[in-house]
Amino acid sequence: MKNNDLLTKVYNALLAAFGSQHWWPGDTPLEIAVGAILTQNTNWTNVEKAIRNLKQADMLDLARLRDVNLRTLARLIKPSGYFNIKAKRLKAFVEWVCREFEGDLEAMFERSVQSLREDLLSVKGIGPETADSILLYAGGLPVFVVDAYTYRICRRHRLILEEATYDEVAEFFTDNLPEDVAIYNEYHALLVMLGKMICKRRKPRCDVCPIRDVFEEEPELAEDER
DNA sequence: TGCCAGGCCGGGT
DNA sequence: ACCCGGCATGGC
Repeated sequence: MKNNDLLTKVYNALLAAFGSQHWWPGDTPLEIAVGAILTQNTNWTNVEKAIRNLKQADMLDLARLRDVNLRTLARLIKPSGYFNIKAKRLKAFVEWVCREFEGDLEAMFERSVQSLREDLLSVKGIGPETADSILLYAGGLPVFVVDAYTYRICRRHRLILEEATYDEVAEFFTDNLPEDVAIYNEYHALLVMLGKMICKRRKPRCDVCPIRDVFEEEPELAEDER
């Protein structure tokens, strides 16, 4: 089976099993960007508490985040873990937006995706997954987000090489899917849902994996096709 | 109870 | 160019 057919079947199977995920959970681009930083290696429920604190303090605002002192910010986001380092990362991002785009997030997303991504990655604390989450979910730009679940799922099903890099995994999806923001959005969310339910290190519940059939149809072809 | 979560950085080989 | 420790909370 061709990779594009395979990825489409996986997508359809996941959508049928889990339904639309309505990502990203967040009301504004800024809230989404903040959530993307706070959720680094952290359970989303913890991030929700931190975001709730920020909202209650009326701090979900670029200028206020820029002006608030580091210790206060760290205290507000404490439930999300790594609060000292994440406070610095939030600051670095917000200061960058204020400096480069005069505090206008919408203006930021007008830039061309390529150079914008590179510049985002130069901000301390913004790695590839965080950058891409911001671009896709806050900016609505056609970027595919790769995370630890995406890696595991793709490796397990031999869709990618064991040593594939982040960009190579992302390319596998963008090369074999229509360039469609809604699909990128939903696909990543569905892979995370699949990962949460199936890919727990302890017991991979392969018996209830909704994409199992897709690969069992022609197991030998999925093997060598990169 | 210990292990894990929607990473990333910096310092050491 | 890899490899690894550090960062920290809340939930099961």
